[in-house]
Amino acid sequence: MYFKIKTEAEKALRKAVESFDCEFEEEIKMEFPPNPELGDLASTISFQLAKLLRKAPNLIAPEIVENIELPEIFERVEATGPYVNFFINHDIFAKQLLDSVDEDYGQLEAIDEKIILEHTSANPNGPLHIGHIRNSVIGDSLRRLLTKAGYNVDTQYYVNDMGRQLAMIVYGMEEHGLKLEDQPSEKIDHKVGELYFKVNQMINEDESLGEGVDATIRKYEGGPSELDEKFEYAVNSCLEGVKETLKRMNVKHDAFVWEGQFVRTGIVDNLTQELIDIGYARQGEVLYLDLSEFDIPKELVLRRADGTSLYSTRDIAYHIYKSKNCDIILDIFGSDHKLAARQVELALEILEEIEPNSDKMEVIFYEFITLPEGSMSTRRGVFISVDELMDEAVKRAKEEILSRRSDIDEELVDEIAEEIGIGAIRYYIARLSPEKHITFKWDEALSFERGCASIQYAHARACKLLKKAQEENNIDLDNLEVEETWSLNDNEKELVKLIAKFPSLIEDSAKIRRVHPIAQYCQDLAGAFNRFYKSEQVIGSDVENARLLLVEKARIALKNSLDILGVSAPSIM
RNA sequence: GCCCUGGUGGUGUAGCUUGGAUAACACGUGGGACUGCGGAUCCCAUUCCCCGGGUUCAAAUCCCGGCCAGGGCACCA
Repeated sequence: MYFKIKTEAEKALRKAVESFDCEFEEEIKMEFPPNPELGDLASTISFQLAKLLRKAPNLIAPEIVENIELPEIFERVEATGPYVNFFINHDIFAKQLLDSVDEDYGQLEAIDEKIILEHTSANPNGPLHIGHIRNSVIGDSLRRLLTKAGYNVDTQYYVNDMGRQLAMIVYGMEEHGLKLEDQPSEKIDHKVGELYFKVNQMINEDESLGEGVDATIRKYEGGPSELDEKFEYAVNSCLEGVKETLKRMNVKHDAFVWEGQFVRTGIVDNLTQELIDIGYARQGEVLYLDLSEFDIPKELVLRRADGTSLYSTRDIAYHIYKSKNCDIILDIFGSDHKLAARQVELALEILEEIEPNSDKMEVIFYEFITLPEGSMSTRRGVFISVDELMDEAVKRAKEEILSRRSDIDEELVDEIAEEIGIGAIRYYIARLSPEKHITFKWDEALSFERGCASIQYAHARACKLLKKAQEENNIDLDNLEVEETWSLNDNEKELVKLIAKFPSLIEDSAKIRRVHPIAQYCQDLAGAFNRFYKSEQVIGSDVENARLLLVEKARIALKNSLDILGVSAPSIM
């Protein structure tokens, strides 16, 4: 609805400006006024015109107002200083809004662009920890946001099945008799992590063992051998656990892409050869890529001295593959990957897979989540796993529910606790912009006070009210006529405006590839709903239909915005 | 050392791309409301743009120089 209002205001402004003697071609700037007394939509067009007309902005604004033909959706337009403020005719606006919101609200028109979104891609050498989960939450929320914005999104998890870390695990199993089933944890990915930790300890104590790992890598890359199924077994075991964790977090991937295929199919060799042919790859002690002309003084090693492949080279191959299959490559990486990502992008340019300086490859970098005592490490066995985090979150949520209600049965309590616990985690991460460093603290991450739970609560309240109207008063929500007498009060206006904002919020957030504005929106919307709910009687009021519809549409907006964050909206809690 | 991020009330953040009205949200703290549709509610108070220059009619926002914190600069991923 805001799209429409904005366009109408812009059109009217442009027409008004036509009567002035100047050529005004720029995009008209619009913004939201700081408070309702200054209207619902404002334009700073006077500032833009000031230079052209050689006139003070606060003199231009009244002239525009005088010349403007006001569209019906506005009640009036005023000049306040240099600003041109539009006031919505809320009675008309609200009715149009209530008509336009359906279950699909917020879904924008399809855009003919395919995005391959890579996220999580954690090494399969142990369970996901709370550092990885920031990647998943950002990635999965973005998947939901971009889909809602009309893009065709394909999400992929890049599986590092060929790295040194995996080789260490296989080496430990093959040469030192370590077995997954001997590890103490219950869950399979945790067992993998424990085994990996042990191999690390062994190598720390006796560095000569590293030679065995090298041999394992050489053999695995050398061609089909009995090692293949060992690697597959290790990777699949870990992935099995990781997938369980992701599922519980409401994170969905369309595909798991194994890096090994890029080596086996010869793509890595081909691209390496091509880089040599073009002249960017040089042979020193090892084969490396010279990127100094791009202001990267550090050479990128393409192959180990023993001929085996490296992560960076395989990643270039993967990105070539992605590039061939989509319009936009979108990666979610930790900020420690900044240099590597830039190198991959340059390699793609050199290989003419993407245009120089194109924006086909986009990377969202996020800063780390650290523990108060320092950074996490699978290798050192220092981390908080996502499984632990979820268990604790759900446990706390359950206690919270039990302390408030004794009237619902255990099974339902567990179900709701799950929704609240997982929601709290996702919300805690999604609400922050990615470049913000987080020091993890249990109480902050799992706070139910005014966090995600209060948003879910607003939704549950709406559901309860609607249910009551339907069951006790036999009201059919689908056939309600808004009363002619309905004239909106401030709480209603605020709620209507927020609901109306949703589609343009999706468009804007999708454009900047950020999900945290959605989190803020959820909170604002819940707040507006709670204020409305507190001050206005719905059932039994003389504008009952209008208000019931408003509750229903607020409920949808709340549910759909939470959905973008991967947070479920319980109807009872 | 070089490069990349961040620095906004007591705390955690949004706003910075594209400069514009009284800097937004939540927590905390202190007061208060409500016997109605669920109190995980609502209202009021409280307190902020790291420092120094510059550009501009106008700077949290742009530019330069500092300071502090995190990350990167592997034949790891």
